[in-house]
Amino acid sequence: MLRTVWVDYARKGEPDVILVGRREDGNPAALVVKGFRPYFYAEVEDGFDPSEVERLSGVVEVEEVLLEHPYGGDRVELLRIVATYPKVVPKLREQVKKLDGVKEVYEADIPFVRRAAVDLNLPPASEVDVSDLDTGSWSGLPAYFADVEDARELDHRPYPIEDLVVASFDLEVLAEPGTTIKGASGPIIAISFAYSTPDGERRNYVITWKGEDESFEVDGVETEVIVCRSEAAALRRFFDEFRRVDPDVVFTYNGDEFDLPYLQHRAGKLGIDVSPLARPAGKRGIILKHGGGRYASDIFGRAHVDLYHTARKNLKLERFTLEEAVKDVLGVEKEEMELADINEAWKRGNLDELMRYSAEDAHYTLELGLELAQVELELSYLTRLPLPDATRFSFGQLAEWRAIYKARQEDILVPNKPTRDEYKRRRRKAYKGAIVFEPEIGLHENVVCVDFASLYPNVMVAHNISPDTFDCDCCPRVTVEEVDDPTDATVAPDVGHKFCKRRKGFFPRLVEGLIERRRELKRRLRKLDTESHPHEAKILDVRQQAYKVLANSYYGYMGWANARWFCRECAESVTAWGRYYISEVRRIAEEKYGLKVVYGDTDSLFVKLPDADLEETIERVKEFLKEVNGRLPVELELEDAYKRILFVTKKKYAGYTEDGKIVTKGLEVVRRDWAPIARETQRRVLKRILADNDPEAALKEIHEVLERLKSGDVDIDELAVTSQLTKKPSEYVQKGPHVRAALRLARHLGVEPEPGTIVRYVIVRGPGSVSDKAYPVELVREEGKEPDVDYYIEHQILPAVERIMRAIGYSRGQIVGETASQKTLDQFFG
DNA sequence: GCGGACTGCTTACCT
DNA sequence: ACAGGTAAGCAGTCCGCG
Repeated sequence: MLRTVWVDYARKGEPDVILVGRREDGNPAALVVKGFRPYFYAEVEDGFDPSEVERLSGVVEVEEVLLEHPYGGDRVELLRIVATYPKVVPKLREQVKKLDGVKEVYEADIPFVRRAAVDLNLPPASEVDVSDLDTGSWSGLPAYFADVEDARELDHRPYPIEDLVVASFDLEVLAEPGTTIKGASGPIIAISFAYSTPDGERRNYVITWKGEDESFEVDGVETEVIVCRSEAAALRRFFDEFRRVDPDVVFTYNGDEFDLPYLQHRAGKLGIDVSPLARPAGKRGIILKHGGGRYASDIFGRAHVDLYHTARKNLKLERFTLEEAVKDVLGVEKEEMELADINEAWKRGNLDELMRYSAEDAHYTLELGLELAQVELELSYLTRLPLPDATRFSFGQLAEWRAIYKARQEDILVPNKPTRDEYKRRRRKAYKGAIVFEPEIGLHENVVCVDFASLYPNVMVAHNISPDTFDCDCCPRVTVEEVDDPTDATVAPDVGHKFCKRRKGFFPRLVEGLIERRRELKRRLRKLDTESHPHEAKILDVRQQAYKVLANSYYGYMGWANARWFCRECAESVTAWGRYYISEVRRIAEEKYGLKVVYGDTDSLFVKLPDADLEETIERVKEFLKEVNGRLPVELELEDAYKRILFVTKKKYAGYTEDGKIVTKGLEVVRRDWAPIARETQRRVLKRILADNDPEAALKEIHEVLERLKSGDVDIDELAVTSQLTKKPSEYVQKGPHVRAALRLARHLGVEPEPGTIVRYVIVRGPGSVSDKAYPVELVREEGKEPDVDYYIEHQILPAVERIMRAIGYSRGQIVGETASQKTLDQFFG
């Protein structure tokens, strides 16, 4: 068995495909696939002479092939053009395109390594059975050799992350004025490094060049501080330790944009070779790539997994710092150290704190990786994308790569990406989405929520919605009016698009495959004794989630203007059937079961039975579910039962469930662009109303906060509003408070605010508009500003609580009234 | 000249 | 940077008003 983590190809000689990983016996090894060459397709006019292509330099072979058209219809005849080396493809593609009689070129933009993984059916991160292969060595690594046919026959499966040697590292840098990543003028003062092996070895190191050797524990793990004589010596020592540990997976937090490029540039400045990082040594240690404003950094022979991407995609956080991610995933409140404090600690020789902080960075990055990486491995396996790529890709791209892999398996031509103009054209036309029912505003008791399980994927499968089944030629034209039951039709209600009834489409096959595999994993999970096998259970659970995420991506994918398989009519039909089903079950609930629908959004309904308790309501709902689930191809499930629930507007509600938890959706409580003090007050008010059923206590909460605010007894953090820049400040038509605050901070730091920057700002006392008064938290004290208490009362606390109190029938006067009189009295006697 | 009504821009949420 | 639907704040303008 070889557990692979990395894939590349030989740049010298033949383009052998190389997979690097670790054998079961614990030793690193490579799998070398010989004889695979890059290729692409050309669509040509009748009578085109293939020898015109054959004589171009870099062409190995041209053959005629028949492939399924991605948008349906007859198979298409294409020329499959095989090239000598990956690097000749871009030029060759342009030459072929220009030939007379060539209509279009396909699949020429698929990078060779990804093409190989898809074509050879070799998941780049998987456990491969290499037992039947010839052995030898490659660049000093033990190696297994396969030709293209052998490779396609190899057995492979996903593996648990713990079966690899995993490590993490983090740099602390002295941020001297003018330090940039490229300039790398600030020295690296500490490198923390953590690792764990399949044998259970687990250690942390901090390598630095000031202070004394010491050791301590971080979170129960032995941590050694190694002091070297110089920065250069520290770097070399780090490389030594790294090579000794020889990790398969290297976790970082922001390593793509910071740690790896900085290490590369700084090592360059010091004249130190980073190639010892690579496996085998001597290859490129750090590979920096940048495209479209984004950076990616790889380490040859290992999988660099930057957990920042994983956090961004899988967690819902206010700020995506390591500390926030660690708190969310591991429940640990890790201390944060600011840049200035790091500088000061280093300069003053206050190293103890600094070393601990540094050690914790690597330690918790590793712990985070062990928690989060399994899902990335599964997605890499499902898409055949190299693991580091899979972590960086959006769900839309992952869905696309699963489709590319499946298309190759089924001899379907992969459509090209849209041109810029095509992209713009696609975006111009919007389409209708889901229905949101008008809520019955106010407090309700004994409400049950039911929802469709994976509505959109199931609609796609049930109605055969796919780019290749849309408007087929083989089925008769039917109009919406002729359809009496859309449940059993392939003509979408409302929009009237028609889908093939005879042949199952590519996307339904794709989605159904994912749904079925997921069902199988869930079945295995249910059978497993979770108590005695908690670890296996977790892996199965993570895997089933990966299938769900991918299956759920295809609806959005078809409506994505950048998608290769873009199909607006498909996306539009999915939502049309969705609207049909939710409206249909609403009608049945009301007409046949006397259930009153108090709210509903897309695939859910909140229902209540007048004058019934929760138990009776649940019983009635179950009868109702039984009927609809016998009649419809999509399954409606009981989601939750609420003792009390308050609807404020569409998309904003809070409920108190049967089992005592408070669920809050859309309200200020859950929005980061509201001040924590307003959110917290609203949370308390909701608890009083929902859990305690005591609106008067809610009023008291409000008055207490207002008093506290007026007395000035508030922390600046309680007032900080969090907001993200979505573009460069200059591109804003309207510069709102967050933009002005970001500009103020940027000017102070002497930098340019980048899109994606998250600012935290406070509204301070002074003249002008709200924006004029928005200051970043960092500068409030420095510039001697006072928070604008009136603003926080009128525009934060009161709107947040008023929405709740009004929904249960209180007027503004009743909410503030008492405080006002209280205040007058205070003034009289104060 | 002022303030409320209205519009457009913007963000972050829901499913 | 997978979709559309939605609320809501703020900036800026319009409009009525002796």
